[in-house]
Amino acid sequence: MAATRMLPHPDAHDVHLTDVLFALSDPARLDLVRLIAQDGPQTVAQCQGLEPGTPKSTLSHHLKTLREAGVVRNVPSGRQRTISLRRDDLDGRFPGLLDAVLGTAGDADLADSGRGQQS
Amino acid sequence: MAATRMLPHPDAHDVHLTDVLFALSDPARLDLVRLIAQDGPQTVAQCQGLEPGTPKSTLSHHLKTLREAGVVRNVPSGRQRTISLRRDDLDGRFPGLLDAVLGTAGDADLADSGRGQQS
DNA sequence: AGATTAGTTCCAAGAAAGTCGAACTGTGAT
DNA sequence: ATCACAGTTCGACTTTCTTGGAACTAATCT
Repeated sequence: MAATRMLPHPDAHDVHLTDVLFALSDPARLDLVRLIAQDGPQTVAQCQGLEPGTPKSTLSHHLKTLREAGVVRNVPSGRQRTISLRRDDLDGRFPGLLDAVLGTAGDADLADSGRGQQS
Repeated sequence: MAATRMLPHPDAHDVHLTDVLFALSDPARLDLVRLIAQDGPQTVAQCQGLEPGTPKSTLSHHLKTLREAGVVRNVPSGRQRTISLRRDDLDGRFPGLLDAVLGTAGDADLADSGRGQQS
């Protein structure tokens, strides 16, 4: 069984919006996507750098969620893996979505644009 | 105690991207948002029409999630309530996000744009 | 071959969400 | 006042997610 190597990825047209939104709705995963979007493909070890204390299994789980949702591609390269953003696929299927999500600075702030109106 | 009337809404600058994404990541809630975006403000009873069998409490729960995330506004009008999309607030905070999400037909398909390529 | 490294998978426990009936509250009509 | 109506809230149950340790697998290095 030489198989744990190549992980399954959903075909582009099988990527569901709700799954993508869910995958991106977790702060840790959103940060991962931001990292990959900015700095390009990363190894898992490099992803670790985002939140140093996180156990490997937890990180791997988040990457799995992103991969199964079709957000990220996970490809073996040497004895490590390269995590890359499936930007073309996502843009093709949900135009503008990724840009809108990534366009937001860090979620926390970017406020201060003035008004503090409420209902 | 005259209070269960006016429900709490997050202030525009207190709306978090991850909460919005999460709120939209559920098929039922996404359908609700699509309905309101297309047909304008709706009463809860009108929202019921989307999935007729759904109990009131379940629908109310979804509306609560959307409201607390800042996606929807829930305002009493007579003895019913008007559910409306907080489009301005969302566009202000996450430009392009709502359009990208709503731009997608029905999630299920809209594929067929050709290629069936995979990794 | 054996040891190291890079990650995934397995499993269990705790936390959070979804679902829905029943009770509750405010509003309008009789 | 009383009754019906439109929705929300409460409480219990079930399911799914998250988290992290331990075991596992594949690839490289010596």
